[in-house]
Amino acid sequence: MDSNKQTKGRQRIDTSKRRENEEDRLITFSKRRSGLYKKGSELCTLCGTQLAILIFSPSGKPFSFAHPNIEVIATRVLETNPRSADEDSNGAIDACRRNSINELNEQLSLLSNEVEYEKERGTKLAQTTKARQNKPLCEQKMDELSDYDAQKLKAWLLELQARINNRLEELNVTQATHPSSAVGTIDGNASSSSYGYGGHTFQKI
Amino acid sequence: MDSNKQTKGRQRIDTSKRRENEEDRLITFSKRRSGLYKKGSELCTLCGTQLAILIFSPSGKPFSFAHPNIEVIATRVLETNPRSADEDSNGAIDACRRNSINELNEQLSLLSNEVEYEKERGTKLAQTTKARQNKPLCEQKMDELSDYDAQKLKAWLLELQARINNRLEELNVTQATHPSSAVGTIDGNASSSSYGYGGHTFQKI
DNA sequence: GACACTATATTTAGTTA
DNA sequence: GTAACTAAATATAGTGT
Repeated sequence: MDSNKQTKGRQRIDTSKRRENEEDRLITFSKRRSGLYKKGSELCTLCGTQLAILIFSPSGKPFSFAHPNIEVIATRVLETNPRSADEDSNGAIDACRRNSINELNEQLSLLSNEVEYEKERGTKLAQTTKARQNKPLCEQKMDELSDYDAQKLKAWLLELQARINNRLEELNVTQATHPSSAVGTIDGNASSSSYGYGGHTFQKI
Repeated sequence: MDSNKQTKGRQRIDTSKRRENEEDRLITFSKRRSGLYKKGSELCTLCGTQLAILIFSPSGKPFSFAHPNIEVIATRVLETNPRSADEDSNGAIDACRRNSINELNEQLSLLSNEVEYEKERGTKLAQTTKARQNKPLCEQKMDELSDYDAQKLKAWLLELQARINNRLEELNVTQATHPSSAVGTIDGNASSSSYGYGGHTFQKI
């Protein structure tokens, strides 16, 4: 009298612990990742927001999702001013200040990761285009840009640097009362650190 | 004989359309945003991943969530190589290539947005620290960095520029067969575009 | 306008093909 | 590996406070 059920159905799992079984963890990752993307996508269409999700598996494989197209976000946010001039009414300022250094770490992190992000997005797009023809992964030479793209890219990077310099100047102003450290702007002579160029291949989580 | 129910319960809504009623949209945004954060957080703990979610409301207000702390992600991803050397076996390459330009847009977008991101995170952290004392928003002077932070920031930015230049060199290599466009690396003379500095205040979506 | 409720819609753990 | 299935768990639309 207990086994006319075909499955146990969804079982409760402890979401406050890591899934220790490797296979379960992999499956859970895959299922919940798509769930997350779907939720994100719905949030965007329902509320007219724009969003980016970046996920890094324990092995370092990057996954991501964005809607609808980040150019719009870039334009909008470049026009908003990141500064706030309020006085802090209590000691909470220190906690915030402590995070300021993370801010830059995140900039770097995200900056480098977006390459991977686009790679995945391109993959998905290509797969969709091919009407789900079950091609496992498209590992194109994403870096082989067209002439036009290369020029546009250069323009973007120059603007990026302008923004960085602005930010540094901004900091100098803020630091003005602090005589011992002039921050200085980037003068463009830092270009030597090199990276090993093995092919980066996606691997399973 | 139909009204012993207290509420209608959850109703189906069309998730492929924008919610046109302003109030409903606001509420949906709030509810689903926390749902999304929760899902993301669970994904992290269950699968040991790291993640960042960035959302921008139609009015430009940024929201975000990250787990556990992005510095770790930064370190890891800086060591992974963004290039892939495979040959494309079919026409899907164009779709990917077309996305290459978005790649940079996203870098810029995320780069500038992280300032806002940290602001929100700092806010949350401060609120938590204060044991939910219902202080509405902490709008600290996030840009007023300590000396130490400013120095560290400068180091980060220099490294960032090194990476940008590397990327440009990389592109030159890739473009080598394309004689008409040398991309060139950043030479550090772009620093003039200025921004209006009104206080940026959070506003409702 | 944040929080609690309740009924239903949606997600997903475990399983099977 | 993955795609589908089932039943239970979870998220949330509409409502009230």
